[in-house]
Amino acid sequence: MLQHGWRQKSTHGLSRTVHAQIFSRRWRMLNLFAEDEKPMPKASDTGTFDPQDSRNACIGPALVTWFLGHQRPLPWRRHYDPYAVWISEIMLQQTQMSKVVPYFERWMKRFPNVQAVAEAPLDALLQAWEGLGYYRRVHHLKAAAQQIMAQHGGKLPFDEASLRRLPGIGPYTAAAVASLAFGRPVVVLDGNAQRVSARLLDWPAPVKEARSLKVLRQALEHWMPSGHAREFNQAVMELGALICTPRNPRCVQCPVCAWCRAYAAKTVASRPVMSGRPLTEAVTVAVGVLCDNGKVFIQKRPPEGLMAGLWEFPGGKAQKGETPEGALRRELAEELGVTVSITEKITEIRHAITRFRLHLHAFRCVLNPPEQSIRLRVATEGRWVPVDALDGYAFPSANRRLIRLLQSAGEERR
DNA sequence: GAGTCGTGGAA
DNA sequence: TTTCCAAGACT
Repeated sequence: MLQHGWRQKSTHGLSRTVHAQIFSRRWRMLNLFAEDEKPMPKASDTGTFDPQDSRNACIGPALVTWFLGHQRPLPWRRHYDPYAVWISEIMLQQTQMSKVVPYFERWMKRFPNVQAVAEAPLDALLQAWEGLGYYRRVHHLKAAAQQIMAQHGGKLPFDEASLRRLPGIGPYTAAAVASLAFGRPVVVLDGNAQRVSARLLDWPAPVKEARSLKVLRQALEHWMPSGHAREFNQAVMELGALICTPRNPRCVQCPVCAWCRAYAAKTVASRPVMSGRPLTEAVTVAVGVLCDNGKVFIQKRPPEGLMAGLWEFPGGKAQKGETPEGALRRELAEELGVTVSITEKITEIRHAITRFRLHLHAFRCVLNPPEQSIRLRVATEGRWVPVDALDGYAFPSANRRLIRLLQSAGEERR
């Protein structure tokens, strides 16, 4: 149960003396800096961050205090082991907490350290990742692990710049690992931090613009109590995930709503200002379950691009005016160099991926004539596999749904 | 700066 | 049913 931590406690978790030191020092620094600049305009007029605003003093300590009392118990929050923090942050990229936790537990059991990732076959890593999406993260993870073994003696580097050089670690993840695992005084600026800070400032411009990000970062840096980067950064993100949500934020439970400009201006619902999203597109796809002697044919996708390195059933998009059956025949001729007979419509599956809404038509089919050799055109590898053995390969989510159907149909037959 | 790259829960 | 979008990185 979430509560009003800051209202119930008469003092913060940090002492008032510490607060006074923190903020007097920060203000002095900002004042010194400001002497060379033009006078700071009022934030409400121009949409700039005003470090002199009295509301700033309370925000950081209130967030940290709230986090210490309301944080969710997560596996990597026990010891903040750098390897565990790294893995969790990669998994959490564009992926919700509830989905990540079970994957994280399984991953840590199977790959307990950097060396295990560096030495594992890519297929094993992809299988552990199946269903999480953004599979390029796995390729980067393995490359980064090998780099850490070679250049850092198997230990994560502790400074932002070194972390940033590792594949798959960008500005956010470098700051997250540096602050959460190593206590470095850097702010994270993920989607949560952008939303929370944009609301606290009632920021009127699109948050993704470079100009906005610069100001939001400046505000967060000002709010962060020195020596508490780990707690502050997680507090901002935890608040964004639990309270300051994109839709229907729970302002009555928010520990900083007293100092929130959007709340005061009743503009919370229209903050942050988001730029337009790309339009979605409907696509019809034909998928072939090519059967021969109790086995089915699967192929491995190229190491770059969509679903890189995952296995799949052959098939592809239907062109305009083309039936799913026609598309399947054409695709199998193009991808495998064979002609087939379609023996059965298995199912239809609707599935969304990136900006496409897929309508998959799955067919059972056989080679006709039977004696043909498959020549792969796009895939890097092809195999004939018993349906029950498909669990040993990493498939995209829609393919996996089809496999479950095949397996349950096979069981009924027995 | 704008596209690409997954998935599924929530409204 | 459709739309939104989550602890981003890379090109």
